[in-house]
Amino acid sequence: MLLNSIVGCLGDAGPQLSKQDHRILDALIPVQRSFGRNTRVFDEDQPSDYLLLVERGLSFTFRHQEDGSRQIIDIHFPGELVGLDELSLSDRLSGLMTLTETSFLFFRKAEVLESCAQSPALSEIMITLVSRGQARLTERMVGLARHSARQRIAHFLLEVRFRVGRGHWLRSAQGAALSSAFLKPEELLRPCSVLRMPQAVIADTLGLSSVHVNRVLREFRERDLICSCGHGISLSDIEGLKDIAGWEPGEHWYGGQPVMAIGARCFAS
Amino acid sequence: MLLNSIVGCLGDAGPQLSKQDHRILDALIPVQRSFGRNTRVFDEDQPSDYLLLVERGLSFTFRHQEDGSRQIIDIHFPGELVGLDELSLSDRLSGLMTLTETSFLFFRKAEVLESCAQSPALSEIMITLVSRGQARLTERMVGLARHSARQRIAHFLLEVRFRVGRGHWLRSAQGAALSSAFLKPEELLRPCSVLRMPQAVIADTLGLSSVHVNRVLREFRERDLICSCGHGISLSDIEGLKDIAGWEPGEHWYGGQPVMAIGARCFAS
DNA sequence: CGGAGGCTTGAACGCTCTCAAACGATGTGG
DNA sequence: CCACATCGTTTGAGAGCGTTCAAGCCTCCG
Repeated sequence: MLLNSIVGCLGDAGPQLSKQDHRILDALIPVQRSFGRNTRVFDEDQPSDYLLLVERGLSFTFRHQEDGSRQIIDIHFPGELVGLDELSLSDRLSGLMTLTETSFLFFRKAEVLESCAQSPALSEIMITLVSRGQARLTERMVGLARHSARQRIAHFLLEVRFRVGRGHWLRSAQGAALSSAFLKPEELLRPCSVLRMPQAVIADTLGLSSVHVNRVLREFRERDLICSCGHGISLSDIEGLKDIAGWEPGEHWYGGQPVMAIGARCFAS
Repeated sequence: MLLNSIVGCLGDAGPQLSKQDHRILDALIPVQRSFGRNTRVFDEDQPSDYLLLVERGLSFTFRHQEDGSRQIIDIHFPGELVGLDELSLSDRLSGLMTLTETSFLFFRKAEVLESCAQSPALSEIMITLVSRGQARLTERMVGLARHSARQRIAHFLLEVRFRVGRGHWLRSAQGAALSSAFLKPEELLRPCSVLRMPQAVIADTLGLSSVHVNRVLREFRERDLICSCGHGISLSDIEGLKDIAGWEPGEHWYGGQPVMAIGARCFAS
């Protein structure tokens, strides 16, 4: 299971895994747990013992500020790993909350590290994953520091569409993982998918107020960049959004694989 | 040399290294190179083949935006590693530039990864370092998204003081690494050290304009939180600055070691 | 059908930016 | 040793973007 996720994240870019590596990974037995929507999975400052793999559903990690506001650090899509940044810390840095009904596979951090210690290839993969997470965070940081609300929102819409798309390799195994709440099944693979997500979540992710997010979305709608279907958002002018976001597709690669997009650039998750 | 840095970064928190591990590390022969002040070491999008250890001097990684502005991603102090976030990428994500005269030890990424593959303990250390870097970036991101200019600047001043302090373990071996330009030698260990750094650098690090940085610094000066000695800044009311920054000292630990501070929290680098 | 939560919109405030100009320190060449 | 050039700092004025507060509306769900 962990293996599937790694394969999904790295594509053909990672090192070759031997049969022995596969055996080591198979020995990692996760616990599966599901949570209803808008449910707290972890609070901040709890002990951090597990690495989570998202099986289906959407969730996000967040941090509360002293003034009561909330900063969402990242949104997690099926097939992605949660908790890599806390791999070496004994306490959680961030809370984890679900948006939709979500099921995770819980891997013991200690066991994962133990497995890595047994195999250079697995170590390399783990280093790659963590290091790539850092690259993604860097993009996000630059975006927050230097982009206007319009740019951030345009980019966010494109990014979500991209990451949802990356999750599709999971679909055959997992069913329509996202469709339940965020994507209509028939739209899942169409270029202009429909996205449903509270505007407050977008605001907390981008460091904006939900009022302003709303205003910018209205402007996008008036300029026919997006259109709304009920409370959902559908992207109608992808190129126009890319112009606004300053999107530079596929400028960075690793081992020939096109990659994850955050900030102005793209990276694998 | 790499070993020294790791020891400095992790304190007693890391795994025990065997003699074999030490031999592996000793086999890593770095190339030493020095650069004058305000010199480009790397540009963005160049091939990324090396991991750098700062021997002495100050430098920073940055990214240029389409509009010509510059975002500084991190400032590097003696004893810190540069390039961990690019460990798994073939091209550099950010440029590297010196502030003062700086000397680095260049380690080949491929060789470092190779060494890790030979030793579980080294792998664990590398994962720890990268993972901790991510934690620090997260803090920085939250700060940029949710803190006012005043908070960011107060925090920046405290953070620099803290990180300079952490560099002191290098001093006996390396001499007064920082004193040449940023700290007067006699102030190096005093609680209120003097910092010299162009305001434009502070601005580009915090996502502000240098004009506004100047204004806030003036306000701090008028409130006797800091005082200036020529172009240098000296912190005169640490507690006052902590109040403004929302500094929560030592809330997070790893293996019993007090750690690095960015954002409202503290982490080892 | 009623309530609750999220979305929408308006108005006013304030933080930070941009532009612009003067000042000061530092270093260089005559 | 002085004159000058250069770069960073300082300060003011004005504009813009995003926020807060507040109210009304729409949708979905029980």
